[in-house]
Amino acid sequence: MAGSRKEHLLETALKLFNQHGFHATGIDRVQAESGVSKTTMYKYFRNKDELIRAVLEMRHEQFGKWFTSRVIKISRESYPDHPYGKLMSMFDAVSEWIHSDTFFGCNFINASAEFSDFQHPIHVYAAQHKLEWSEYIRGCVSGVSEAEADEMAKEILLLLDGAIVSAHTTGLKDSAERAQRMMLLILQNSTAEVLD
Amino acid sequence: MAGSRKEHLLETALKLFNQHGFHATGIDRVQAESGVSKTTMYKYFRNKDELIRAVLEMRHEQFGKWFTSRVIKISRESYPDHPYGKLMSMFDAVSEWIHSDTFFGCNFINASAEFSDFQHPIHVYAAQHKLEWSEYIRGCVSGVSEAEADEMAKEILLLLDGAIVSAHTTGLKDSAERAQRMMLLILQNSTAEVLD
DNA sequence: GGTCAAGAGTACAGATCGGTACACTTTGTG
DNA sequence: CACAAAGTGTACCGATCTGTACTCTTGACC
Repeated sequence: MAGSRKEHLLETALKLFNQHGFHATGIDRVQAESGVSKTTMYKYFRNKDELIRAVLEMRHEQFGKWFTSRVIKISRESYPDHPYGKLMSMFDAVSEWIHSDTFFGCNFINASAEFSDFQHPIHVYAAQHKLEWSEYIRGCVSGVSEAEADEMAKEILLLLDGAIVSAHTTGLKDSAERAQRMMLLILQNSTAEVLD
Repeated sequence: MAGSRKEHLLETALKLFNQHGFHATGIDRVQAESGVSKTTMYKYFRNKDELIRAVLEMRHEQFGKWFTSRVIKISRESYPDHPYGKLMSMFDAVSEWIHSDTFFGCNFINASAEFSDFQHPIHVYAAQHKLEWSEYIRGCVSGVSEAEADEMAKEILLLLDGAIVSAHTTGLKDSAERAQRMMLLILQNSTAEVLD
């Protein structure tokens, strides 16, 4: 298969970028550990930045599918009649992620940390990723005005990001549960009706 | 002065690390922009990791002094009779920081993103930094049990970190105000009495 | 079986990396 | 003035970095 080779390369790169960061991971090491020859690598991606970009795009897709499907399943199983079931489930899913052995924080937060310049295309892409998640969250909120839904989505994203960062830097693995409790308190004080 | 040379070196290194990250900033560039000769640099710090560590230690001191003094002043000026004056002021101070032109996110979050390995001394130091801030916040909470105060401090730190990361990755500069509103809602639902 | 694209393997270029060696200069002090 | 500490300037080391060139091999398809 043609795709699987490329995918395997991207998977390997993602793993290495996660473990050692983007700058600290050399092209040679990606080549060596993926088994894909350097010639082929540079046929797929013109340079390292394009590889990083492609890795983030794959991660965006991959994480998106995993997360949204987990949210649906957890929502059905754990919060069948809960008014904020989907929103609650997001924190459960993040908690699962945090407790997994492949947790190295959020790739996009890490990327914007390494490519700190706001103008850098990779930083811009990371911002766009967060924007898309904000819109996804927004889609799980209803019964309030547009402006209110936007605001609530930003609040919940802030809680999720806070939980992820907290878990990554300090190693506190219960931060998703903490953020979940906070969200619940906030929702109970809003007039929102929320889809489950 | 002996100290000022070292300080100037550390300040220059901090600026470069902020703008371009730790790995992407070469020793040569720190040398060139600081004006301090390489020989002297390596007399102060045995290697790059020690330089990074020293930069973070300086930043810890520097930010700590700035932040705590801002909190005291803002608390007095803006929340003279507010029950949660100090806690409120923390978010105002972070907002000021976010709006400044020297905002590149939290150095310690960024450091733990680049030195992703939990065992790495720099990651450990970043975690310790967060722990100390958690204790500072805890010192601004009273009227609740020890366990409850610990939990509240962790919650507030999560909100602050979430605001900082959100502002850095997406460029949303109003995230501190958002986090502040969330904290207020949470405090109003707790039984805490808080020192101002 | 012949053809041709895709990939492997590798050598290498040019730059930069962290770090060292060493000779020279400045500066403070008795 | 003498002397020692501290700092400068620079050349250089070996390693590693991104990226390119070129040959050899494999395998699919006609």
